[in-house]
Amino acid sequence: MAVSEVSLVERARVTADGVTMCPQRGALEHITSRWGTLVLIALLDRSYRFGELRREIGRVSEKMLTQTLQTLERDGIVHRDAKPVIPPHVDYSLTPLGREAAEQVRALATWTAERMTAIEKAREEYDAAKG
Amino acid sequence: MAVSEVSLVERARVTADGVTMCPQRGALEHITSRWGTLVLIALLDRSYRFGELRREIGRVSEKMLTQTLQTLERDGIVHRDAKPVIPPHVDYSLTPLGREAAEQVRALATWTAERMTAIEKAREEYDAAKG
DNA sequence: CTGTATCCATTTGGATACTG
DNA sequence: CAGTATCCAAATGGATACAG
Repeated sequence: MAVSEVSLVERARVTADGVTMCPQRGALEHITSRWGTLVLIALLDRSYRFGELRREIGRVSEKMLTQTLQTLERDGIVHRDAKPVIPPHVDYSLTPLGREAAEQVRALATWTAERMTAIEKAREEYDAAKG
Repeated sequence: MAVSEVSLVERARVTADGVTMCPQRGALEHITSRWGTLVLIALLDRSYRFGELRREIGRVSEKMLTQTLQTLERDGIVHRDAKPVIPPHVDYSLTPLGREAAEQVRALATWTAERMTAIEKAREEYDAAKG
């Protein structure tokens, strides 16, 4: 039995085009996605407005930030609070569920930062050995 | 200052085409990549040979598995042991560094599996509210 | 058996313009 | 301000064939 069916406890679904997919692979990928990780880490501090978050993360297009936030909102990770004023004012924050995820993501990011010296050393050795 | 410059302690580098990149974003993305997560979780159990790992993970092309393994090897996460026999026999395993990473990834995957009910409920509500 | 090389489909991502 | 829509470029991923 494959890893995706054991450790991730696959509950297979057959989609329209007959391809098998498991829903938690999706959720995990949303959380660990390129912008997902940065959004979660940012929101761990406080809530952010859309443009604010965009500046905070840096170099993310409106499109990608919108998409990331919508996906995480759909998964119940991020809470969206749109105030009915003009001009629009929308606050994004973590749900309790999201906070749990974000803390783990931050732990992984912190781990990576701490091990960066070792990782770069490994890369140099690999490249030197003409990898 | 942006998230990518705080929590991930950005140490900016300017690449050939003038784009700024930080090396740990790279490392983190290798670890949390689509196939990276599955490889790490599998290797947490025991070492695997190439084809064995491919069957274990399921539905991964040779190209992607090769690429994933090489990247993780370069980062010092995965150890590659090629025995000089014919036919070739190559074992992949986790380095001590890799084991640390893999355990965190597994924790995140386990968390996702445990919260899957809540996540799917959130998705249904979101979709029902015509998201 | 363990890869590499190539080609092609799909996906992702960004720039821009526009709406409520 | 907070998005949506569109178009296009680039990266990703898979299938296949082939090499050591």
